[in-house]
Amino acid sequence: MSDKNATIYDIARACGVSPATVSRVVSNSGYPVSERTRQLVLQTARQLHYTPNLLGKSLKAQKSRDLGIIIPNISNSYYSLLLQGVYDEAIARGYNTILCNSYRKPEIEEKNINTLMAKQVCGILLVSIGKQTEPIRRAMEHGCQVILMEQDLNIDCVKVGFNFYKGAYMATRCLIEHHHRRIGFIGAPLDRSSRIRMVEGYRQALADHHIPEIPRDICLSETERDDTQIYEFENGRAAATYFIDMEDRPTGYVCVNDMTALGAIRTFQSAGLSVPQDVSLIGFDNIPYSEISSPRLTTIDQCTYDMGSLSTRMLVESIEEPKKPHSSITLEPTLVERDSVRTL
Amino acid sequence: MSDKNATIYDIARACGVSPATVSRVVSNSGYPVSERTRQLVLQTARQLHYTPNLLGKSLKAQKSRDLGIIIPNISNSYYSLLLQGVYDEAIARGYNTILCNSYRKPEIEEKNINTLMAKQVCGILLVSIGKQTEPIRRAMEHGCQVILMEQDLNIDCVKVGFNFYKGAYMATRCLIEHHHRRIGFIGAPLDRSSRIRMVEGYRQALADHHIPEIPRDICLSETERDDTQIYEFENGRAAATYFIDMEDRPTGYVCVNDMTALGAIRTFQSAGLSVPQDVSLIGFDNIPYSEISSPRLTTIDQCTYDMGSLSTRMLVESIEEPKKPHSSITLEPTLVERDSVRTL
DNA sequence: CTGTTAGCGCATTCAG
DNA sequence: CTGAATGCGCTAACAG
Repeated sequence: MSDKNATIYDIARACGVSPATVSRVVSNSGYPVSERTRQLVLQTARQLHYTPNLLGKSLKAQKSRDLGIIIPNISNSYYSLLLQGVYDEAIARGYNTILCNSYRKPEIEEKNINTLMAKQVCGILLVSIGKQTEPIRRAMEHGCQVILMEQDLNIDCVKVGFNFYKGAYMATRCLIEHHHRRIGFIGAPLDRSSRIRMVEGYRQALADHHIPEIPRDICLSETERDDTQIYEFENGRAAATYFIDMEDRPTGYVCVNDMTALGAIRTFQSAGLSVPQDVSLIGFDNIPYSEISSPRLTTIDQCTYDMGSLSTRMLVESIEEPKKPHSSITLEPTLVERDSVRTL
Repeated sequence: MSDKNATIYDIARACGVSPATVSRVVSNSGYPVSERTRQLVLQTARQLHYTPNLLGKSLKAQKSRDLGIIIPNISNSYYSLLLQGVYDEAIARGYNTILCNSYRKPEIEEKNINTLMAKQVCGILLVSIGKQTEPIRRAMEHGCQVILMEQDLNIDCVKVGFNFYKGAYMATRCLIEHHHRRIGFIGAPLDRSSRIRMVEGYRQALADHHIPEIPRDICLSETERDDTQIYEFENGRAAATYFIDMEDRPTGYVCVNDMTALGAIRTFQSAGLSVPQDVSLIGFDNIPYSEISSPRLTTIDQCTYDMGSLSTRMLVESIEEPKKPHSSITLEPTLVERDSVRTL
């Protein structure tokens, strides 16, 4: 067999027609070609196992059908669910996906953007962990559509956000409505807009219900080592240990995400405290695991998959209709009540 | 700013040199260029925010630095861990990754292969769910390196396998050594080599220890709906329900994967059976979650991440040294003893 | 050391 | 309806 891929020239030669004609047929251009030649070309193409070279095609067209997606880390199940949403929607609309992990490092995020630009992607979905807006701005100037997901940034582009403030507010209020009056917050470093907003929501809920805020009830892990689920779990463990040592500890806890909540729960349980009998916890994300843990986790749903598919739909639309103004959107949280919160 | 990306021609014009010179500098070709011009070109490139167009580059070179990876479904945490291994290793070696999900459909798997070929990837990592070898063969004929991961197929190419037979054997033997004499198997449809081998390993372990095989102790879920972790969990639930209804049920169970084991455990627990007091279970995969479940799951480690990175290393090596013969490898299982198996 | 040229595979003008 | 010619951005001969 041919060692190399067949090109339109090979087909043209085999059929005794011009490359132009072959191109018109195989690319489904709609350009008129006699039915006879069309069939001949199609058949020869099949015989030669012709696969169009997308590089040539994209180079000529000055654009590709590739979408880039930049996330912190794929092994985090939250992001893998987000990616699934992105991927499914992209495929459904005829686009391919090029994955980039930023590993939570702004330098790598910037490098990722450059790589994607070099590959001439027509759009980028970005969960940014930096504050840099320059690379994004440049990408947009070069005609690349960018959609910011999850994390907000001071730049004028389409954003698909999530109301973290309200989510944390709802979580806190949930505990309050179950008559908790001493509520802890188990969080992570406040290095991203989402987390800052969450603490604000927590505090506002407390204030609105005339519950005094106690600084030592907020426990933020100091460092973030890796991004696997296990580290978040460990953060939860550490926080629970902190609270277990506290004489008069809170009865309820709002956690920054589900894995952290699960780590805390397991640690409380190991210390002989029953959940939700002795302590109540509420998570954030609604990852698949939260439904199968024991107790099943009460949490805030972030419709992660939908966020991925919606972002992709919006990205594709803004690629295909660049002139039309495209507005941003903020997804709203839903409380998912399961078994980790008890009424006092 | 320029609406379009700057090219080497733009830089050449700005510097008053030829495009060839610019190319030689920016591509780090090692071709001699006077230090003066080199600096000038570099500086101008930076000013113009030059990003090389990889399409042109790859088209010219007749090859890219892209690797394709085809897996059933990214939202399965097993595959997302595998992908992380692949991705990390690829990046470390200067390759980009194009992700494809086959959604467990052979037709889509074939389409994925074609898409990757069209994008001129230089190698493909494939977790195949079909039996078709034709598309793979064609890819290889066109000079694309293919590495088969996890699932075996009747085709001559480099393979990175896992000893599923021995894994299941070890799992079964583990229960036997804990004095279990009635051992069930909780599985999935036998549509893939890995699963067939697992049942074989289970049966052989029984035979080797003179334990009679009881057909009704093998419970395979009939259909496979989706591939999210939750469905595997549900399969485990269904199997547990089946065994709970059985008068004289097995005391120990070998499960086809960890999520299935977790579903079964949860269901046994709901029925008032304690794990491992009343029933023992052993999983397969060693996904992160198996370490944090309660009880912590005894399981067979599949070194999933390493399988991803090793496969990628082998792929890159066979791309960079095509003449050298490259041999396949089979990874061996390790038993991870935790808390879900009790000695009778 | 530098420049000119050609061609990778494709789609698209413009002639016929 | 069909074909010849051009250029997308880049690199690799080949000349100078």
